[in-house]
Amino acid sequence: MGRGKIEIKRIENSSNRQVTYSKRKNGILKKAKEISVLCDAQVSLIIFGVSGKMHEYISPYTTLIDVLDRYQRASGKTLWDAKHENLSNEIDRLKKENDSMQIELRHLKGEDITSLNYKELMALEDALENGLSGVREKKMEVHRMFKRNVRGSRFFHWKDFGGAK
Amino acid sequence: MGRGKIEIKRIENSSNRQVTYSKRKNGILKKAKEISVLCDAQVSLIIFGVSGKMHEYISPYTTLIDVLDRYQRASGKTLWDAKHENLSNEIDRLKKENDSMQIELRHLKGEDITSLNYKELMALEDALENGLSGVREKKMEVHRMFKRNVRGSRFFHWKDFGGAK
DNA sequence: TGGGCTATGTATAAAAG
DNA sequence: TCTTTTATACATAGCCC
Repeated sequence: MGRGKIEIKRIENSSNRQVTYSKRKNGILKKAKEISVLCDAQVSLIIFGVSGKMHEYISPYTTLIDVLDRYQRASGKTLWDAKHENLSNEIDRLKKENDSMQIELRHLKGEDITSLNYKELMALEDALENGLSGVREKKMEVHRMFKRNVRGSRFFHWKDFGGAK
Repeated sequence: MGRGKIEIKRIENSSNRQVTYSKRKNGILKKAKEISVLCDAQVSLIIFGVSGKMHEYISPYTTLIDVLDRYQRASGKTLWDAKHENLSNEIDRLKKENDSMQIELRHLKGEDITSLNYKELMALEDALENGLSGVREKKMEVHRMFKRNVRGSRFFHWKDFGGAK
């Protein structure tokens, strides 16, 4: 429609795409309102543009939840349970990740190392020595900076040293 | 449109309403497809007619659940019940816990310590020294055990030393 | 209920501001 | 980039089958 016919495939020019999106979004929202008023239809329309901004229309006197409940009954698909399962899986994954980090942290702090064998202890020792040398190096660097920058210099800030003032 | 303009209010004649519903339903479904193809939009359209029959359109490469997830994030409204909200909260909590452990682990390994101040570096050094002394003590203990228990003793197992055999 | 058929109103692509 | 304009394509109300 309009000045020229276009074929229905992705609009490559992104500013054209944006303009078309904006216009058609308004158009389809209007159509959604019209059909629900004219024909007593229950409509739920949710649109995300490429920018991520959302637009929605839900028929009057109803809610998205109502529509989704009907959707589940009409389609036989379960939205809640599927969602529930996804969340549970995510939680399991996070908990496992958490546990292993927890253990690693404890080991690095010298806790709960009774069950470790000699090889593992050596690897742990290496990791700690590495960390320690990194930290000491950084400490010395900060210390050198402290000495170079007397208090009052505009490059000196107590907060860099953890001081209160 | 068509042979005469109509105003946007409920069509009282039920057979006209039904015909108009059927036509406009097809129209809006087509529009939904078009905008998602033309503009890369993510669209979810669910329609119930008076008869109760459902029609839907979801953009390709996505699912209603994905759209609803985005809807919740974008609108701040929660669709799933309290149970799901609890699960979501749990996920948030675990993610935060995860993040802070991640950071702590990195620090203990001497990574990402540029932003730490002197006080924090000292605390880190202490923690590392503690861990190291714990690990070394344990190592020596294992070593003493190794010397006491010659190979072949029924109390000796190579696995305790990380050996392959 | 569903599919043609137009005449007509709308939506909108492209251009212009 | 956004709005406005305009010519054109599209959607559809009313009608018939």
